[in-house]
Amino acid sequence: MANVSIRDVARHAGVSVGTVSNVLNRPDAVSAESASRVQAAIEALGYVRNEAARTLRAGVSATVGFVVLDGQNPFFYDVVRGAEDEASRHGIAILYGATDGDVQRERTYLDLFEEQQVRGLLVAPYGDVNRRLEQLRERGIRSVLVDRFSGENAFSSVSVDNVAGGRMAVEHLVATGRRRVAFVGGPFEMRQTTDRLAGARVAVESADVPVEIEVVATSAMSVAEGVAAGERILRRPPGDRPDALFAVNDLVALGLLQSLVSDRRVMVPEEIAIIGFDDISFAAAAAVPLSSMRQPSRTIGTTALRVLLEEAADPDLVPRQTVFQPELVVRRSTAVDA
Amino acid sequence: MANVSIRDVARHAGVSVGTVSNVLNRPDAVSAESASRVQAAIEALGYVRNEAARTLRAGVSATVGFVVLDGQNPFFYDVVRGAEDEASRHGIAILYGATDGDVQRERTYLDLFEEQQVRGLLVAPYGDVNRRLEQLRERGIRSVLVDRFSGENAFSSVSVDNVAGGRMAVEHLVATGRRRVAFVGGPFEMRQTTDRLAGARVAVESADVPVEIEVVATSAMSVAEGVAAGERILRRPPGDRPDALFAVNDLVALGLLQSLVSDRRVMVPEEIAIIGFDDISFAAAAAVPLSSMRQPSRTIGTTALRVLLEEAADPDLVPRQTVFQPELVVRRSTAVDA
DNA sequence: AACACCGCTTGAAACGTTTCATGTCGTTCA
DNA sequence: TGAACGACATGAAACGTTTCAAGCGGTGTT
Repeated sequence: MANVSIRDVARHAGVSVGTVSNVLNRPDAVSAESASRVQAAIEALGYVRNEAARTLRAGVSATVGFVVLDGQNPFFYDVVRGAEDEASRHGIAILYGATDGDVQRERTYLDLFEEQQVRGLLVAPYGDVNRRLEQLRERGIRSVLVDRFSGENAFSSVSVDNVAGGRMAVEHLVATGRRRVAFVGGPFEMRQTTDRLAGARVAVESADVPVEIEVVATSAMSVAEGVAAGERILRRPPGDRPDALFAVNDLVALGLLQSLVSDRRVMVPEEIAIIGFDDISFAAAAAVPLSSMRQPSRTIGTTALRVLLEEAADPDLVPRQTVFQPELVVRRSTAVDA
Repeated sequence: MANVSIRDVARHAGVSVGTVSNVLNRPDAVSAESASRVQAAIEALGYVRNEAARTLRAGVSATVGFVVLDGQNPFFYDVVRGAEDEASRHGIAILYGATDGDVQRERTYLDLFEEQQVRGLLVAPYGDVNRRLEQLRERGIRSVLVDRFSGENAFSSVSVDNVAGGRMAVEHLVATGRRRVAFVGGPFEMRQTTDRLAGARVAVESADVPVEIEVVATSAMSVAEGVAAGERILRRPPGDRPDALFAVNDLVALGLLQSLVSDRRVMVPEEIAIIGFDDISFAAAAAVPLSSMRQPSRTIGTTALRVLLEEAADPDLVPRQTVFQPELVVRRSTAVDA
């Protein structure tokens, strides 16, 4: 229960509090003699820095808030993990909040984090939080959007080129002989959905051969929705089914896969090929290992945090959009000869 | 950039700072008249409480640290989510740190969280952190162990009865006709592993029929290790293989499943049944839906947080161990007639 | 010899909150 | 009428840190 302050350390070392603070924060402004005495005192007393006082004085804390839309998607765990890596390199802790699409919850977290004087926010948004984020910026709290391109250049963002990803996915399907593609995903309010579909359409239109594309809409990006979509497709007569499915993300793709292969109703990839998006670790672990468009998830996290810290340090920096290219990972679910 | 303080609010409302503070913290000690004037001023100025100052004054912050061992396991996301639910009910934010088995990292987070004056710690530990946690308790920071029973009654803990879970899993396998069971898991330094195996042994010994049990050790609880273990089993001649696998958790089980069913080498469950532990959402979504021992993961999270807050509020409370019972969830991977 | 400068130390002020002893009314009761 | 009390309001003190103007020797320059 011993709460040791900088003052106690100073007394024990026979120096002033200013000197102790300098040892901690600007070691070169202090003599070696003082430094070692202070260090010894710190050891002896078990001094631990009080971040609250430091924050109060500085007006900003050593924390960053991370508001995650979809706490069920392993993709975001990797992003968070990447952010953590970079954060701990700077002695910064992460305040974590999963909203699972609950707009009220999203607001609650933003309020909470503002009170905590966070240095900035990483936001993988669901609802339209732009207004609130703008308000926060006026009050000195910067935000970086994660996994969502910020069109209006209002905020920095770190994301992947979803249009290119959609194009590459469908190009791959076409190159492996598929001619009837279905895009499975939703909701269409989400930019990820529309961008990936737009890319798919580009691939279809620029193909050398005639390719059909249809849309099978889901109301969420979840395994359950994938299963439901799969059942709907299976209800159609075999001749009327697509020969390839491009899912908006891996959760949906895994759901599709499960419904197609269960009871051996459809051979994957022989009859229907499936490709997903994100390349979460479970994609490789599926019964039929899943082809996917890999996002550099961890890098997205580290980059987002780095951008955020840079902007927090220099408020004059203009927002910048960082866009990574996705990478095609081919596995059994789209194997050409299987 | 307007940083509005309680003082500004007081001036604007024509009252003292003490009154403003009272409006915020003990509304009944203040006249309706003052209260409404203060509320109006808060609205007008856009006042946001400064948690740092509050923390400095109180000596403890409105945050709780959550140190998670295995950031790859979806099980923990649910636990975290449960903790979040309870936390936001109390206006508390969660500082999140995934260590992925890195002991150094575990230490770093504990240091960071101590500096943040967290109200307490939820710890799903890997290394032997007991000493450090004891030190923290002496300094007034309580910890609650999550997913790990604290034998020595040194700390409170919230976990599941792993022995019972192991027993129930193997009883189920025996009841569905299996006679050669392999326990697949590790490392054996982890209590989860040894407890679940111990339960499995109990089931074997108390069975009415002769049942064999063997151990296939893995070096981690990951999908990759599950795949590797599966390959090892497949290398044995068919007559020398177990007819049922009890995996230490679902990640390992999914790995086993993948290696067994890929290329149609083994029929699951006809030739070999598989059961996992945790019942993560991907268990149901596997190609052969996976039977599993369900943990009440979200409840574990909310309970752990509640226990932690109670202990933080009353330092005299003695540690208590909360143990939930796991629940058998039967799916195709152990179906009796398939 | 006078001066400027450098390296280092010092201690007070300030950050925004909560708490608490003190004060000021107005009401009730004897 | 005076005393006692209750309901609020007040403002200073304290929490632990960082910063910064000021000070102090000692060294180098002119």
